[in-house]
Amino acid sequence: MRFLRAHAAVTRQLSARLEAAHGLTLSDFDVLVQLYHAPEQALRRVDLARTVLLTASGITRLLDGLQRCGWVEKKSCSSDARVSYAALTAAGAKKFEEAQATHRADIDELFGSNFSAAERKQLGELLGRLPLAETSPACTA
Amino acid sequence: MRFLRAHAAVTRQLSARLEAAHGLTLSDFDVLVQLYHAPEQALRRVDLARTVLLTASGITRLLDGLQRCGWVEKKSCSSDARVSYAALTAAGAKKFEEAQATHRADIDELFGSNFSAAERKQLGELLGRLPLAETSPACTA
DNA sequence: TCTGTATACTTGAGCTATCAACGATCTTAG
DNA sequence: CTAAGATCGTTGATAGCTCAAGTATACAGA
Repeated sequence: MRFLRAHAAVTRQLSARLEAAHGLTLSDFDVLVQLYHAPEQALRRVDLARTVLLTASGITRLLDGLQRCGWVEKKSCSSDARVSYAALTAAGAKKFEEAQATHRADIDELFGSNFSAAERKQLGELLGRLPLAETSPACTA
Repeated sequence: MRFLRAHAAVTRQLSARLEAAHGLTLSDFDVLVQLYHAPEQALRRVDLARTVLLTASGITRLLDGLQRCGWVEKKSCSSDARVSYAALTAAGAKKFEEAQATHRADIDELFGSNFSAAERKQLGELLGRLPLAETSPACTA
């Protein structure tokens, strides 16, 4: 119960602020994070889906939006015509850096004020132990 | 990050099973929990919205479904014509008891196998400290 | 009493994500 | 080489929720 409540409250907060400040969804931001830290700042759409825990179709539509904004572009793969990469543009990288700053602050405000460093660590460790994508549809392998 | 990932994975799991076994959403279940334990097994729609962290309109639509299934019925308030109560029917209470059994098992499987009792307690305590509905739209008071 | 404001709930439009079904491409076995 | 099967991605239909706006009721003050 607490887990669900906590999530509902936290995501509502964070996504509202992210939305207000930068016009981004939490999912949008999540995708930008992944791309930003990926080699070449590009990822296959399937892999992206797996890591942000969305469906393939979810990714398609989410990227549609980011592409329209010019933050991400689609690149094809020379060795496999099925795959296409989502690559961060310069504008996208810049956008992410801006958003990251305020988002971090939002997170600090929410978590930092309620937990000590040790507690944050503990919380992270515990949550990390959950069976993540084990049987999620994103991981049918 | 871990928090968001953990939530996505956990809710996906739990709601899939709840859906498969009983045709219930996690939110549906959440509402049934609240009603089941409420005095008279009835609650005002507004209060229900507040406790399950949904909007008023969300509750209206969710209850529509539960009412169609005959698990909840609408009751008016004699002292204030604006309010209506959502009241659990006998069928609804039965449905909840059935669902609760398997849902508990699902939760135990997910959490019990990854955490000791002490860790579960610790996790609950930490999550409970988050600023819940503080500024959520459900709590404009 | 009448007027303004707050509260309870519903409805219409829109968003995000899902599932199911599809076309396209790669891979492997015969 | 071809047929079978897997994988990548998109699209149509749909679910669940939100916000904004609207209706109805309650209540407090001039």
